[in-house]
Amino acid sequence: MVKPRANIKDVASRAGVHPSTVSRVLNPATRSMVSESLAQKIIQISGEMGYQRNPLASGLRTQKTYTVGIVLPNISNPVFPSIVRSVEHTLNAQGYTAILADTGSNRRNEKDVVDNMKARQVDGLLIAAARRKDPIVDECIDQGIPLVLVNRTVDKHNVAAVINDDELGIQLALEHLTVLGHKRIAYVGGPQNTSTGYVRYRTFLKTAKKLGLDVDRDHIANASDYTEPAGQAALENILAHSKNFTAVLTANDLLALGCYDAMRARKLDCPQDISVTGFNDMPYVDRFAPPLTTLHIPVDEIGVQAALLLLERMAEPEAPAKQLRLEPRLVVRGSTAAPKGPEVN
Amino acid sequence: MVKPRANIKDVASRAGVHPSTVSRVLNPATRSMVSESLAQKIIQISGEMGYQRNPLASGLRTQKTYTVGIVLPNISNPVFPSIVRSVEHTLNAQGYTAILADTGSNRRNEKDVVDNMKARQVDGLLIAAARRKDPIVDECIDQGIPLVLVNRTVDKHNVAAVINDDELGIQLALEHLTVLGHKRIAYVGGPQNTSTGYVRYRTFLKTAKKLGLDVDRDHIANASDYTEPAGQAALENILAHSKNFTAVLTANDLLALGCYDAMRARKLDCPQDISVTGFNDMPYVDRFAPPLTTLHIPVDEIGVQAALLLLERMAEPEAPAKQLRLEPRLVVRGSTAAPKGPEVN
DNA sequence: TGATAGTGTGCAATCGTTTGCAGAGAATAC
DNA sequence: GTATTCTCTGCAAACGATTGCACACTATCA
Repeated sequence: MVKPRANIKDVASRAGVHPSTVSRVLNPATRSMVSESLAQKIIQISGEMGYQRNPLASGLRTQKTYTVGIVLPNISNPVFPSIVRSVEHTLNAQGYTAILADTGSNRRNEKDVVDNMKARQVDGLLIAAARRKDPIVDECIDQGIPLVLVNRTVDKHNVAAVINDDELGIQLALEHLTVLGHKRIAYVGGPQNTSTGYVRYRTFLKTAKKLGLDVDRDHIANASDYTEPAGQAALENILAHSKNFTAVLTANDLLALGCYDAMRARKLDCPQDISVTGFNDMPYVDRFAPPLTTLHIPVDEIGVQAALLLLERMAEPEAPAKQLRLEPRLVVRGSTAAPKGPEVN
Repeated sequence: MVKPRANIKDVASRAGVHPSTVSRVLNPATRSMVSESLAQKIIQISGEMGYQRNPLASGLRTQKTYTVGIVLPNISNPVFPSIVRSVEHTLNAQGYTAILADTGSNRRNEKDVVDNMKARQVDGLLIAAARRKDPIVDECIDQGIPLVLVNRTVDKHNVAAVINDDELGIQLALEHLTVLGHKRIAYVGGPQNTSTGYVRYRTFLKTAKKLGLDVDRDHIANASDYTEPAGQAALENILAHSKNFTAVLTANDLLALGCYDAMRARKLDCPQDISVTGFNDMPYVDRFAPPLTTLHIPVDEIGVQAALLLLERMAEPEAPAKQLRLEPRLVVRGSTAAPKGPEVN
């Protein structure tokens, strides 16, 4: 019933050497300190005994745990699993193990979760749940914990992050709609305390202006959260005031789905009555009724790059923080079409 | 740049006591050994200093890390995130932290991942990637590591698990189709080395027989994997031999989606030409074209129960292994309809 | 008053590794 | 042949917590 794993002392005594010698052999950095023949012998024996270093003991001594924390706002948002997977694989390949926490977008929880990870002496942190002003992020930076933000960033500019080019994305979507002939376009945005929510909203306003569209404040609603119910509520809000628009641009696929729901409730057809665009191209939106026109983001790439960036920062914590901004790509599907009515032909 | 977290010695010296006393106060089990007044003082001071126990040191000494490993075959399968979330929340509430690994259904990888978790001395393991004969599971049991299987189980019966009542699910689906009037029903199953794939397949055969359907071997294909491409390939395989069926029952939503694809490629309409049923009711299948008729499984409940069961096993590793079998519920949506053609009216 | 039991705290070893330092021995230089 | 340098390995002290044991002190009883 017991399971006494072989430890370094066992290997040492079997090899007739001191544990420190075994330690040196098994550690690439100190490997050269011991004679080749002895090293071979020790490696042989340690292999036979199935020795594996005890990460707890090792971490206690070296302050390096080969563990990183991944903090997600909500793992049920379908963009995250793919990101998590590529992060995890990339880190694994370098010997790191991931601790996962889903905060449920709850601030208190988030603090606890990060504190726990710190207590466990993670070597680095990957946060996908950042707010524009985020005391937790600040604290990590103060304490010098290697940190990479994913998907969302903070207002401060000196934080490493892998994000999307949100401006480009919104521009592409808006141009697409105007090219189709839409003139009166509504906007359903995300929470303004997130960088994505904020930037996408600002960019919508700016680009609409540049394209000469007149933006009606009644046609704009920022949802409190990136969820379907919040998206539905936002569009219902808009529809309650006015139906004088032919398309709605949303800041996120889940919000777009919420718009589908709001429209269905009012028996409005998409795209016949109103075109809808999303953001993220999360899995399966191509199968929806109608298939969602949206901005594709390279989730695997995001994960890999974020992991690599974190590895970089863990290696050189003092290096200046890089930000990677990946380009989204417009994917046109069935949820957008030319507006019907007088202005069409 | 350094971040010297207060340790137990710091607290002790500030309180003018020995570290062991602090340890006893902070440990519920030994709390009563020290006088109430002193205990209060120590708690006060430790709070002021923001002391947090170092889990590495503590774990090294006690062999308890308050860490559990979660092993997934593929986190991109949309049923898993919800399960992971509820597992994580439930364990968190009891002070446990989850380390996550996605094996990509790769056996070699799986072994490494589990070995790594063992080396990190997880207190328990939650495996959603089990095969019917699984040496890794066997090994864990031999070594006495508390273990709970999720979703899939192994052929051996003495392993703790939280699974679905697969038999009931398949029966419900098949009855639904026959009630609609289908007589010739195809089956697209999952990998036979998984308990779900095997049981669902056997149950399909058994139930079809009981219902008096004649089962044509040409109308049955078990996919190599629970993925859309595998499902598509399976149905294409069947269609290549015969089109003489009006419905296809699948062992999994992703396989069902693959069937949608195969049908689209052949310009067959669902449900007009062929009805399709899935299994899992993963997120968003209600939004597909057509919305998928499938078996709903209580993912949150599965996660919570699995976590609780694991907590139980960690508390009493020697107790007999319980198996929980949760009931799926048929959700009828747009992918099933009465068969058209002569037998209808 | 003295033996006895009970209560609360400190001591020191331990968990498994790592690493600065010391020293044995071999190799090189003079 | 001795001094000097190198190369290799061992020693022992950490890392931060836990815990069996010992012991000082107080309370109880005869």
